[in-house]
Amino acid sequence: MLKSNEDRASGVVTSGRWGQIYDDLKSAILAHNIAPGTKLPEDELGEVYSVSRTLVRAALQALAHDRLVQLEPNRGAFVAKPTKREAREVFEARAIIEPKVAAMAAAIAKPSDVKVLRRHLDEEHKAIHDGRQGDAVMLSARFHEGIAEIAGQTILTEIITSLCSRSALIISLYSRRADTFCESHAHHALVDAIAANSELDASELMTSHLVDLLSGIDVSESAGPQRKLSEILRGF
Amino acid sequence: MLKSNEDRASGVVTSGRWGQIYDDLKSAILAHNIAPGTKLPEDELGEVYSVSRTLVRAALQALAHDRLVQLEPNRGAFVAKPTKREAREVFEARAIIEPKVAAMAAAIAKPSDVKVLRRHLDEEHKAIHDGRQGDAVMLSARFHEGIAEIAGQTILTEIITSLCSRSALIISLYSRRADTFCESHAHHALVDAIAANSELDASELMTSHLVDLLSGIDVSESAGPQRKLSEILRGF
DNA sequence: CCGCGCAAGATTGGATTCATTTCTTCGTCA
DNA sequence: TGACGAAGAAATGAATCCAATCTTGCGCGG
Repeated sequence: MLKSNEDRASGVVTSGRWGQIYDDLKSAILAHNIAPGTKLPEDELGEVYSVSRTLVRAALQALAHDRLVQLEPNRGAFVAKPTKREAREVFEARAIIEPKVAAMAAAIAKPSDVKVLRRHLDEEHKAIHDGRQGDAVMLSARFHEGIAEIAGQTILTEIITSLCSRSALIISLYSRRADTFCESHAHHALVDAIAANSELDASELMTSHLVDLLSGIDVSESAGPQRKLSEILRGF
Repeated sequence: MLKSNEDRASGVVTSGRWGQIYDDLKSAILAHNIAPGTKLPEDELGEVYSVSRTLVRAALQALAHDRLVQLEPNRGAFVAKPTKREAREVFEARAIIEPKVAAMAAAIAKPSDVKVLRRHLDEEHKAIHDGRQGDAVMLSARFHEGIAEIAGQTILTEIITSLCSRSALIISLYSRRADTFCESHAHHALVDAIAANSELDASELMTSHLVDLLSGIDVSESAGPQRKLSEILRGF
């Protein structure tokens, strides 16, 4: 299992030791080891990690803030099930933000930065080759984060990290193609553009890459999963 | 005091009744009623709101995730003091995101949407006229949120809301001009562009508006406030 | 007089306990 | 037989309690 690096990126997890539970749950969710909609009972998690519900609740609250779990009052925590609208909006947001960030990164990327990216790419390729889809999704996300880091934008990095996390959930829910994450040649082209310091290419490649990702998602507006049954069955 | 509308925007505060504490503290921080760096002791807040520290801790954790308070292990919670780098990055992020969102809003704005914006503007103007600076800052933020809402982008709205919150903190720390928030004519021009459905104007006006805001902030890299005293005084 | 060390107080971190709500199951009645 | 309802079980919401850490102030020694 890949270790999460969220604590480094977010900086929020500074206090207490619920950060471990947070990271662990997050990894499990992003790697698709826990299906969306799954209930996350506090007792059970406390048992698993040998801690009281207090820490579990803290971790769940943090995950809820990341929109990776949904807290329902008096009912508990569930792995989030993004609606199709949310799915579309996540990628629209990324399409607005990431091309600009990629351009910034391309503008100031040093050879050492490019090296780091290529190392990411290798790991990603290996994960795909080994059939570890969960790791592949997470590494893909980390690749996008890496670009934002090169751009020197910690805040935008956090935003992109969050959007990538939600993207992982979305892919696990709505992916049509099994290879939604296998488009590593797009990543390769991006690295080349960044290495060549060509802002325009980086921007456009990122845009088309995101469009391509979205095209692998079924976002047709078929009777949102969020509609209550009582609403749907009103006509009977 | 203006009532916060964060619960509506975020949707995270669905469970428990710590949302009230969260909203209240957030309003106080954004309205500059609590200075950055102020310690927020759990006991004291629990006393104020007549709840146990449990709920206070939950609220503080949520605020920490918003980067409005900083949690230091075994030391407690403090109102966040954004560094100048953070300040710059917040506005750089806004400069990347908001012009595009403004263009989207302009593309699809209906007259009713424009009406809502103008009502916002009136309130903002009144607050400025009455000298209620805190309310003015919050209303200014809500104006920006309103544009994102018109664009129909809930996720980008959340992101912008968060960035505006942090901007409020930044302004209270680094504002040079007392009128950093008084540039309501910029908001007026933006509304006009949106009303005219001219995407380009909206985008450019938003960009220049943000540049103007940033110009009112002192972001010179003078010995960052984050440098440890031991580091600064090493030479003695 | 100043600096160092130690102890008491205060504050946070986390677990436990109690209260409230919801879910499940079983029984009754139509 | 199926539906309604109540009682018990289980899970969450919140307060309280205990442990660990930090801060503060006093005393001691240099």
